[in-house]
Amino acid sequence: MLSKKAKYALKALLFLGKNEDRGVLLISEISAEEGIPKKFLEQILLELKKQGILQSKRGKDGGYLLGKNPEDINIGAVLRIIDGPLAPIPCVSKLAYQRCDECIDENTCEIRNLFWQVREETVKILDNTSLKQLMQKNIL
Amino acid sequence: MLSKKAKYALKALLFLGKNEDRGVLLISEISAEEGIPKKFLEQILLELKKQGILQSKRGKDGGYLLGKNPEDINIGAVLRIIDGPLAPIPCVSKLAYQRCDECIDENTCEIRNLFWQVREETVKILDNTSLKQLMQKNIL
DNA sequence: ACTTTTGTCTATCTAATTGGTAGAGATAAT
DNA sequence: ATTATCTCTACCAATTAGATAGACAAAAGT
Repeated sequence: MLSKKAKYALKALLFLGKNEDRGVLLISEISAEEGIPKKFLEQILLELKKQGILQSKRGKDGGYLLGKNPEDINIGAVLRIIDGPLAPIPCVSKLAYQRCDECIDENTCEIRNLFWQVREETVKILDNTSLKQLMQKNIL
Repeated sequence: MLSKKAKYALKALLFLGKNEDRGVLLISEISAEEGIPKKFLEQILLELKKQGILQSKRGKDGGYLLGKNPEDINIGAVLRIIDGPLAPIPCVSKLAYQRCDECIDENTCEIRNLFWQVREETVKILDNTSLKQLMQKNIL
């Protein structure tokens, strides 16, 4: 399940992407325009900044802007920053793999083999979508 | 994310499926064999029974067994019973659709259009897998 | 009838997570 | 200095996850 936090993150990124020409944008503007609680959004943007997705300018006339080109911002990566692993179960995660402690043999675990497929398809979509592509998904 | 409850449900179903010839099985046997807390498993099995996935026999010599043939038990349906909707966000759910209250136009919502795809792929896998097929996923 | 063995039901509990708020601090422009 | 802004840390309430407890109901064997 996509958390509200992640949804807010994507909304903020989309807003920043669409207004890239305007330079830095205020947290309060993004918050107001996208209907995201301001203090909550602050935390989200800060996290994305720390991970290099965004850049910021402090003090008067400060604000946020994208940290790289929209085509270089990967949606899968963003979701991992905010919500953690994309895999539906840790034993099929590539970047955050964790063995199930009860598992005797992973290779014959039916549940693992099923969710492996799910993970593959999910990751295929999300890791192959850039912010730029996401922005274009509003065109029908 | 797959909950432990759902994982337990699938393990129990797999166990029941593999031992179908033995008639009813005790909750305590399933619990012990699969390492699932017994009282927690009781709740899970009861829920699956109420939804017609399992059958039970009360009293002495009682126990649980599959409610239909393994090929007729759908994994997507089981997961919906235990964990709720498969969709990563309510506005792309077919069976548990819920509009986002802030959404102006769903058709042009980039986030929705992205997760629509994710939902499609997930559902395609899970709704097209029967318990029988799942049981066979241990063969490499 | 009684006893034993089972599933059934409802209530409760704890810890973690989610979604959000508060407020002091740092920094930059004027 | 003052003001506008991001930064950081702490906190909090509600919900959910993951269980546990115990009384109750039914069926079998005696």
